[in-house]
This record gives sequence, C-alpha cells and structure tokens, in this order.
Amino acid sequence: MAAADLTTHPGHLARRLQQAHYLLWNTMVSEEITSPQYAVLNTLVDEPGLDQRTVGERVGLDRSTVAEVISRLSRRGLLDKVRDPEDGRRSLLRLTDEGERTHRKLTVRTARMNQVFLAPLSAEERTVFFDLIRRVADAAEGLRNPGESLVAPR
Amino acid sequence: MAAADLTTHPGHLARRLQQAHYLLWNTMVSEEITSPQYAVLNTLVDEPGLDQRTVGERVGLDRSTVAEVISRLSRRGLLDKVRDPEDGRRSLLRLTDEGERTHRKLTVRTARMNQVFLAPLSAEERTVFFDLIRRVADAAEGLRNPGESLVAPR
DNA sequence: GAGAAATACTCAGTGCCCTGACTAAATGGG
DNA sequence: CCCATTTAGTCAGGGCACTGAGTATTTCTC
Repeated sequence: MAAADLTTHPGHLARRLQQAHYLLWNTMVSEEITSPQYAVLNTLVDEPGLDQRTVGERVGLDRSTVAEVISRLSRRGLLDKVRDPEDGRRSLLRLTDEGERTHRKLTVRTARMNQVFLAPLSAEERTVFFDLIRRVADAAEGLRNPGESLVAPR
Repeated sequence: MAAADLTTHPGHLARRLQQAHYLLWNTMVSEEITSPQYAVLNTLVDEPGLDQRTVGERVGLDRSTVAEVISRLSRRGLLDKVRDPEDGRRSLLRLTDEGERTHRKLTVRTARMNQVFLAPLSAEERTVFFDLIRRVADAAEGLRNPGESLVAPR
C-alpha cells in the first residue's frame, strides 16, 4: 500500500498549526507564560471565583491538565486558590493584581502576534478559517458525550 | 481591560482542534500507536532508509521529539535503526514487516476517522479548510529561518 | 594534514495532554 | 439517618513538543 498524503489529514495539519503557533508565541508574546496559561488568566479576568473544573471547561482543558496549569500560575503568584467554604470539594480561583497586570500585558502582545500569524489570510478568509475550525472542533467534542445536548443537558 | 475572545484566537482554536482529533484517533484508530507515530511510519513506507533528521523534517518533528517517537516504534519492533556505514553520525531507519502491516491497518482506519472528523464540512469547505491551515502553518514555519528560501536553499 | 565549523544525535529539564485509580466531600433515596 | 452515587480534585504514568548543553563524526579551510 502506498503512503498516505498527510497534507489532507486534518490531524496532521492541526498539529503543524499548533506547533507553528507555539513558536511564534514564544518569540512574540512570552517565554514564561504559555498560551494555555494565558487562556486561564483570561477566563478569570471575566469570571473571578470560578472553580477549577469550570475553568477547564471554559478553556478546553481536562481536570488533570488544568490542575497543573493552575499550580504553575499559583507558584508564580498570578492567582490565588482557596477552598470553597460552601462546598469543600471545590477550589475557588481569583487573579492577583500581578495576575491582572500580566493578563493586560499579554493581551496586547497576543493581538500583535495574531496579526502576524494570520497575515497570509485576507479578512474574509480569516472569518472562514475561524468558522471551519470551530465547526470541526465543536462537532468532534460533541461526539464525546453522545446525546448530552439532546436530552436534559445536566 | 476586558477579557479577550478566544474563539478568534487561532492558537486557541488550533489547540482545541488538535485535542478533538486526539480523542477521535484514540477511539477510532489506535490506542497504542499515536498520530505522530503513524506519520513516521507513513514516511518510511515511501522512503525506506531515511535518517532521523530527514524523517523529522518530513513530518514536522524536531530532533528531540523524533528521537523519542522512533525509540518507541523501535521498542515495539515496527522499525529497525542502524548506523550509516558511510556517515557515522546518521541513523538509518527502515520499517519491519510488522511495521508495514501496522501501517496498512492504520491507513484504512485513519481514512475512516477523517471522514467522521470532517463530516461537518462540505467537499468544497474541506478543500478551503486544508488550504487555509496549510498557508498559515507554512508561513509561520517560514518565519523561523528568515531568508532560507531566498538565498541558495542549502 | 590539522584545526575550525557544521552536522546528527543524545540527554536533561519544562510544560501540555490524556487515562485510570484514588480520596474527600456533597447529595439523594430508602 | 445512613448508605450509594455523584462530583471536585489529586496522583501516577505515558506520550508529544521545545530549549539548551554536550558528544561524536564529518567537512571545510588554510
């Protein structure tokens, strides 16, 4: 059997795209704070006091990964983590002042980086780009919990 | 400053897309062999005897990662690795019979998985999807070695 | 032909990402 | 009220991805 053409394999393209992004982020945004870490900060700016599970849901990280990311952010003093007095299972998260400052700084740089990253595409193409990727990712995520949105959604 | 909208951040979308793909691969293709491992097998089917560096270049893996992936494939008996007698720095790679069988099997399953993964898109949209991602990824990779393709390409 | 530069690979360290097994806390039904 | 179930979080383990440092081999240059 002949070899497959990987340039028509969405998984391979997704991996290459993410690697390319990683590199650009490292040079244009930050060598300390990673893109997933920024996503967590960004969520907590809008919704302080969220618990770990919900943060993970917002940014697309599973329970284990979100725990690691949060532990790093906490170690750097960018967020505080306290047990919920009303539900001893939960940890409530909140940015520190330093965390908010970092988020502001990185938001500016991220916008610049996105400009460079998307430079090969026209404005209309960018819209299509977002739409297509979102649709594929959403559909695949939907396959995980079959029927979740069909019956009573929790 | 308000939070940014991550659904318009290509890096965030790329990560989510890759995660979605990882999950689908795991359930529809293989729990043992990963997508990057398959990419290596696929390259060696076409070009047996390649060295590690070139394999990495073909599939988009850096020197360290390709070494790990190859060591796993070798441990599973899917490929052989021998020193190049003509250049003692290189390791030459070649699939075993078992490696070729595995590649054949996974190629069939991967094709099925891609159908499911891309199901939300029409045929024309898939073409656009590939084209846009490829252009962005290629351009970003080009930023790494400035001028490489402008002067004599090695 | 000898020293300098380039090349292929390895190794240690960090971070993301998942699964499966586990603990602790809350909830719900009998 | 008590026990079973569910839920939030932790932990161990495996794999991908990068950087920077180090080794061995080859090649280039004088």
